[in-house]
Amino acid sequence: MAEQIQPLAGEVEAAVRAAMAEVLPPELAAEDPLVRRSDRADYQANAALSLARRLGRNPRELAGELRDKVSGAAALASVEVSGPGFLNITLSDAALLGRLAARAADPRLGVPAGQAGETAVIDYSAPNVAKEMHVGHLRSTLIGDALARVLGFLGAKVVRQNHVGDWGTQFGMLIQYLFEHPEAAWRGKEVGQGETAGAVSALDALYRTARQEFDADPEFKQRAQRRVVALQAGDEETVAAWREIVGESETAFQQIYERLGVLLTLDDVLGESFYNPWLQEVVDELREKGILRDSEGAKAVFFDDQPVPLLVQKTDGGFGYAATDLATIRYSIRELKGTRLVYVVDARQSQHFQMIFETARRAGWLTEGVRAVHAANGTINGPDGRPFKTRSGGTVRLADLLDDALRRAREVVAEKDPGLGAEELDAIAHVASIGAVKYAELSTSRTKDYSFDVDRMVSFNGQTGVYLQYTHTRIASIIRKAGEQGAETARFDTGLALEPAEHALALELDEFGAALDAVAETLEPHQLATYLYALAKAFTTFYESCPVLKEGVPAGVRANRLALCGLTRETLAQGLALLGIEAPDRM
RNA sequence: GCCCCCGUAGCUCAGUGGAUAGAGCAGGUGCCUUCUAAGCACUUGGCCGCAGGUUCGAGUCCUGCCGGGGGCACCA
Repeated sequence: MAEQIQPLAGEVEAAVRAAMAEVLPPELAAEDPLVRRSDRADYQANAALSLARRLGRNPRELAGELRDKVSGAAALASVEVSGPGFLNITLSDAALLGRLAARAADPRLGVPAGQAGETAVIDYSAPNVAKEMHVGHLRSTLIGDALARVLGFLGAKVVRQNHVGDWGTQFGMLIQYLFEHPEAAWRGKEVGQGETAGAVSALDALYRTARQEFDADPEFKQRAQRRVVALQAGDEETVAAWREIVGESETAFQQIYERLGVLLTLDDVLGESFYNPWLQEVVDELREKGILRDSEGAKAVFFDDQPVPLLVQKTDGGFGYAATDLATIRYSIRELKGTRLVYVVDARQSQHFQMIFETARRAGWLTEGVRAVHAANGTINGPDGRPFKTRSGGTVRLADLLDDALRRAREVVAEKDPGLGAEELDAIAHVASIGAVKYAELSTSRTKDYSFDVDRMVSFNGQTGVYLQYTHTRIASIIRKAGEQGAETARFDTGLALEPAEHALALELDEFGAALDAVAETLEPHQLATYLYALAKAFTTFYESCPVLKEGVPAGVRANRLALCGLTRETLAQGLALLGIEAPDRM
């Protein structure tokens, strides 16, 4: 049903390949034609330059021969030799329009399901129980979510994993403190929950108080350590308290996820405690396979290229996060049948993951058919270039950032459109503020460190989420008005000659699938963010120079322009949706 | 000391080995009785950290150096 529509770039490439097969000796005919977007034409093919060199021929002459063969291709309007031997290729309007008509008729916009057959296990967000989510959690959460959406759209089976930090010695401390201070208010129903998840706030504060006592009072420290043992032994009262704390935290995380419009649900939580029952088994399996070595009383895996071993079991017999991560990767492969494991985790963990992956390979879990990738994301820095801290030395709460963005958005919306009712104003401000935060996060490269600036993040001008949303509303407005005025039905007409702005927009529309493929390949959502901005720019240029509903536009041209509007709107909305950003009809 | 990442316009960032390195912000000049001005047009601003090398061609690949960040045994 869903038609597989090849982008015209593919057809250009095929045409050049065909020409190469005719012109070149067999051993060079299969080389990459090097087709790229160009600012001098729609595409340029650069192969002649390197090939001529290898043949000892003149590049322009070879390019000329290729041009003669390529020129016959139906989709091409012109092919010219330029500069030292580039082939400048321009698509015909008819071919573009035909392609767009096919895309418009397909609910998937003609994007092939290139990831069909893959099972992608995506590990992202991973907040810590009893602590607040802060801006540092934005990257993993939003990047992971965008990857989940894109890979899913491309046909992969996606398993989201939220590896929540819900286990460890700190819980002994916290639970013991709560038992000794039953008067401390921390539950959501006790402290009241506003937009900012009050319960976790209270828990976070409590955690710090408990930590202080832990550090200051050796007797409390002992009692806390006994409490850890009780928790691990499954003591009923202790486990009940732990469950309650975890539950309160997860509710708070869920509130943030819902506010952000992130796909994660409670079903996606596979926290550290989930893997607890298998840790011993994992260690036993590694030992049986001869991968573990005793080292200073601990059980460790050693590597030639790493200065330190991976500590799988501690001297005291306890398990650290290495054991948990090994249990996780084993589970993802054996039980979830993952073919692509994506860990969207801070870059500072990269050595750790190298060791985890290598250990998993030695254990025979990670085989040829499975790709494990640490999709490392850079650290969020402050204006001073160092890891971000507030003036008081703390981190910025995620909830506060979202409140801040929402407040600013309300001001802007109220100013732009004073006539709005309170409800609509709130709705638009919400969508704009979340869009701004998400686009700011997703429009830069995942790997690099990232400089945090609230003002820039919630900016509504320039290359921002709001610009894309605004473009969408402008299109929606045209289409709405077209309906009201009883204008022509949108229809692509392959017989029309396009204005430059129309041609450029059409070319951009045809590249949507390529942008998604790039995201799937590089695991970099900013490839899509950048594409969408280019698309919106192309539309705005069209909007400025090609009237749709105004007087004097011939009916056929109007129908064709309406079709361009329609496909742009759908592509923009779909692309934004894959970044987790809503596309409103009015703002 | 070893290892990883990063140095591109005043700031924040794009830039699959291809032509004259691009955006946004900030600065300057204009454009709203005309499909939403959250916009558009024009404009100022670059030894792509430095030095070698590979290549017909290097911001992009390799080596060295300089600068910044990070990681290096029982926290995660």
